Amino acid sequence: MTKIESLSLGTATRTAIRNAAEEMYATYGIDGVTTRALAERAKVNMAAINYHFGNKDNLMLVVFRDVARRTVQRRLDYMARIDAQALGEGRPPRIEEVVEAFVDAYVNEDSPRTGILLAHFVLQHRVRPTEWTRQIVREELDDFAVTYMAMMRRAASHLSEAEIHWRYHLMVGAVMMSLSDQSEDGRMAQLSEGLVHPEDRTEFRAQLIAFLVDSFGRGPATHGDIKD
Amino acid sequence: MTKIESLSLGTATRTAIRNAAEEMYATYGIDGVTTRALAERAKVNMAAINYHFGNKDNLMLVVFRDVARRTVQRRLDYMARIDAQALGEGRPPRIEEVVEAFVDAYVNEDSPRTGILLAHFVLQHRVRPTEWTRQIVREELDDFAVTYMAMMRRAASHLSEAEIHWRYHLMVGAVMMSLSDQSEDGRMAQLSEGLVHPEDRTEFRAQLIAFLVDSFGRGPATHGDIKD
DNA sequence: TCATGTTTCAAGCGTATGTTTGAAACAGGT
DNA sequence: ACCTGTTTCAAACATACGCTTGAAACATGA
Repeated sequence: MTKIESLSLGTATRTAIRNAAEEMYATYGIDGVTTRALAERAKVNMAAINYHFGNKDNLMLVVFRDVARRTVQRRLDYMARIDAQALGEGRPPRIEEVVEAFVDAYVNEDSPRTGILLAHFVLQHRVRPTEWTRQIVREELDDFAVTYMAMMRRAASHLSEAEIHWRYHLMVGAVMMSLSDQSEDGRMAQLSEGLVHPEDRTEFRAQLIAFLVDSFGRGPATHGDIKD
Repeated sequence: MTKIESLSLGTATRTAIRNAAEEMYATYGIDGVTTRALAERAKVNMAAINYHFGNKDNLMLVVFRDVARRTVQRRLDYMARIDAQALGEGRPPRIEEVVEAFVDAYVNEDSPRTGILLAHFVLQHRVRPTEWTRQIVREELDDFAVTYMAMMRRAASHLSEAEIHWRYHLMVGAVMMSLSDQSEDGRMAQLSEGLVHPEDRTEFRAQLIAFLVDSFGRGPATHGDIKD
């Protein structure tokens, strides 16, 4: 392959490895993917993985850093749109809008794998933080969290800054855990005995947003808020 | 050791292993504990672990089944008290009470390790479900979930059964994730730059309950609240 | 004293897994 | 034709880990 390709998109083998890695991480979990199985799935020799990515941890780093970047970028775009509109109407952003900005990156149709992948990453970081997970959190996620909380603060002005912190982190927890139980044979689907369909993305989105909007409270009764 | 001891509490070695296992699971995560390290911490020979528990998975099963049982029992007791009181006053249970019944087992002072342990278990089951995690969920947790949702339904009568399912599962997610970030050097503590103190159990309890109560909504304006 | 169950001890077994190696083939650009 | 970077291939290496083994010591109750 030419130098240009190898610097921009990488060679065909390299992308084959990355794609297979994304698929397998989403399916089997991060720890559930061995070098050998990955090589087989990507129809690539094991040595190629180390040739391109050095080692396993670095492959995870590259894959999940990309997932994190895509997600954050998408959220920031959404937030910019909200901000522009709110500014135009001379009002603060609405809680519902801010919540949607957080959730949209997971539940939209174009990138169905992004949500489950980021959920796996966050859960992995919680269960077993390592250097590469810390690096992604530090370099890709922390800044966004601060920015996001600032906007939520404007939307939920009845909450103190400390409360915003608590609720943001609780929100992240709820969202990440729910993303890891989206399948038809997941826990919620089984317990509800068919009443609930986590795999229905429209319902998922609606229920998730309803929960989160409520969770930030409506503030004092003077608000005359819109809910539901 | 006598037969009685080995059947009831187990021998000293057996309990030493269990205690060390609980400590280490809470500290290093479930996957982060090797047989060798555990034997060293318990000041016990490796062979003793297999002698008493058969294999590693079975040790995890025994330890976490006990954690699950303790937690569920505590919640059921709490719920019984609520129910008696509400019945005496001729009213349905309050959302706040029902939420407290769920949370209390984690944030009280007597068993500071229970919360983090159950959180580790649930996260482990999500990241990497195995036979022993499934067994605990099936035999110790599923029944409780149904019972609990039934009570929550009575408290939050403005929500449909499907909505109760969604919000219960989202609640579990939020609680479990928050429990895994309780330390002073956790993510929330760092991001807030000292504003928030996750290790303060009183604050933790208050913020968690406030979030959860709000998350189940206030329903129609029957609670002396605004319209909607 | 004997029998039974418990525990230590150190060594080793089997296996899964991440990684490396070196030779060879391949492709594209100069 | 030559160079360089890419990829395959099969084998092996190193290591960590769960688990086993067999003998010996220990404890306790019958």
